[in-house]
Amino acid sequence: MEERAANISKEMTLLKERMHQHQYKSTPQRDEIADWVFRTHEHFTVEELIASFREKGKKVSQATAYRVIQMLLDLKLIEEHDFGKDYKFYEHTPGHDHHDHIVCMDCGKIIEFADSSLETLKEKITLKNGFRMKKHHLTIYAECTTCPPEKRVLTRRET
Amino acid sequence: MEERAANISKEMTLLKERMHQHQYKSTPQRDEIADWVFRTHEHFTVEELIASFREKGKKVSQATAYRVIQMLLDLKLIEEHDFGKDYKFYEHTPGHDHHDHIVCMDCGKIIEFADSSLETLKEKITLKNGFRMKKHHLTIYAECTTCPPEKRVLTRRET
DNA sequence: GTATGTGCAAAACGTTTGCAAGTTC
DNA sequence: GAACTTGCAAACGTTTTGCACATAC
Repeated sequence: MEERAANISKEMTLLKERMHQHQYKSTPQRDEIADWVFRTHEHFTVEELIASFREKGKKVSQATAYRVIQMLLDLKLIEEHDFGKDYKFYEHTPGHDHHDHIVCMDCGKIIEFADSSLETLKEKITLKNGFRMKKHHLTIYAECTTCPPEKRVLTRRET
Repeated sequence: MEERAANISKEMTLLKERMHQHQYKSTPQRDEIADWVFRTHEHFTVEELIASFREKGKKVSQATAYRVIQMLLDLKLIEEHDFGKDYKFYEHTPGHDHHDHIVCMDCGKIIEFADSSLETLKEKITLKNGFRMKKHHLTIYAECTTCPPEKRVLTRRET
């Protein structure tokens, strides 16, 4: 929607680098899907990705969509989330540090937060239990006290 | 396996009360599945539940197993977890306070922990963001520093 | 006796895969 | 041109459902 060409370029450059490192060939489908992913500042599902292309009149086969998502996961350019729905949510990682999520049980709104004391505590607890932490997902299911004055159902970040 | 009749009775009594409150009829299938669930002190899948009955020579149809699990969720006697596998894990709640999980990425071991400062912090963060917390799942994916000297793959609690 | 629960087999769901044709390097 | 990627349709594994029969209250 908005003009953010410079920013996208940086992410696309990163994509190219990592694809090359991991010996993935460059194809129009991969580029277009990755570009959409980097431009999308909400948590999205593969179904939404496919629908978005269909609306624009572009064709992406389901198989390719899922395969490119797998590639982006492998390249650590996106993260996968399970918010208790029957499908998975994804979000791109370049330019975004670790954060956790609050999911509104009424309107489905997803908000992100980062808290350093929380991260310290997670690390401490993991070590105390004899583990080395690799990744961690905290999801808080809640009700927004102001729900539903706003219609935005997927809200990711302010940018 | 062990004798814990007194304990089970208490949980089965709770089951009967809640089934009555919610107008669920009492059936042998429901009782037997609930009994198994209360006796199972690991995180289990529906597939494991069915297999366990099959091994004992008892028959539980898949449809009934899934339906009873839905009932137990409705009665808030079990909790559902997604640990990144393609099937869901369940655990019974009576007698167990809220806790979070550490999943070993090497051996699959699942351990539980409870930390009051963590709970306080979650609550504080949720409020600060304008939400009322309903439920919350923190899962830490890690490697056990002592993995794998022990063979236990599913370890839930010490009882 | 009526509403509800069960079991079977079939459907549904999101996701993955085999394969022939097309593309990249 | 050898290896990889695509698209289709079919397969997948888990979970749900339609329906006829059985059971609970």
